Amino acid sequence: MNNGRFPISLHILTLLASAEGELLSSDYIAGSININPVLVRKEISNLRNHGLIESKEGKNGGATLAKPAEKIRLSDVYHAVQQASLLGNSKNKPNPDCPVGKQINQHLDHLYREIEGALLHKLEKMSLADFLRQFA
Amino acid sequence: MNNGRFPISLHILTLLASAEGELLSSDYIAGSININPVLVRKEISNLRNHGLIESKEGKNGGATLAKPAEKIRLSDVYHAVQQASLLGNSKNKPNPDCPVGKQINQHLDHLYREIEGALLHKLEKMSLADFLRQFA
DNA sequence: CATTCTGTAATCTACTTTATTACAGTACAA
DNA sequence: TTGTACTGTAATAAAGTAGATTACAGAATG
Repeated sequence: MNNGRFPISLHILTLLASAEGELLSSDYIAGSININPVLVRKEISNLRNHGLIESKEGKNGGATLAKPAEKIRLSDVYHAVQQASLLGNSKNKPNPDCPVGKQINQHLDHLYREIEGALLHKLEKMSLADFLRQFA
Repeated sequence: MNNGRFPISLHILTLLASAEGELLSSDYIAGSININPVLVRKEISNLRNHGLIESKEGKNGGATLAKPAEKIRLSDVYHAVQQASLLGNSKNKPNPDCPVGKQINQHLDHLYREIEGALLHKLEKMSLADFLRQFA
């Protein structure tokens, strides 16, 4: 499932937002989150692919926001990170001979989409700038 | 994290609701979900502890709903099953010397609670009977 | 051209989930 | 009253996943 990635990505973005255009190195970021720098670079790579971050290689390189923190919604972060469904993929293949088993995945999917919609609605309303503003 | 349990529990409850008071055995249920019967019995045990299911031991034993499907909300299922936070527990201990790291878990927790609230709002409005009704 | 970074792959370790095995206890029915 | 069909639960094994680590090529800078 891998949803420890949402807090990691949000932590990275929060640091970048608080650094105001400065380039931060993966080592520095990893030191704040307290995880391995390679993981940070992987997340940065992902966030870059989603257009939220820019990064620069080489000496004095690092990462910075690709756009102002006001323009980054937490739903963008969610989309960048989310792989599996919210309440759990039943990767089970239910019994197709059972009238319930045969249909349940379809109805679960529908339920998940509805719930995810509600969640996204919340996340769309909060920007990275809003999130950062909470920090004293 | 363990959130494959939500679909399993909902599957169990849906089967019981469709069986209309009949006692279903863990083997039968496991056959529909296509998982191990012991897992089913564990989930049944959990759902029973949460007052959603009753079960009877011995020959011709099995499980049945503890109350009408109209009275079981999907939020009840969620509560019975949910252990960890929705968008991922950063079990990381962020660097307390970093102004962002020091506070981020607190703000993440707040965010999670808000989001979970939105999700529960959706789930409260749907009963097990509503869910079952979707099946043709 | 040495240094300091990123980017990325490969591997290892730890953890978590699920399956399996085992068996005691309970209810029913012949 | 005894065999059978169940539940309940613990213990262990196997499979899967996340995260850490190592390694190294390549880029930018001074």
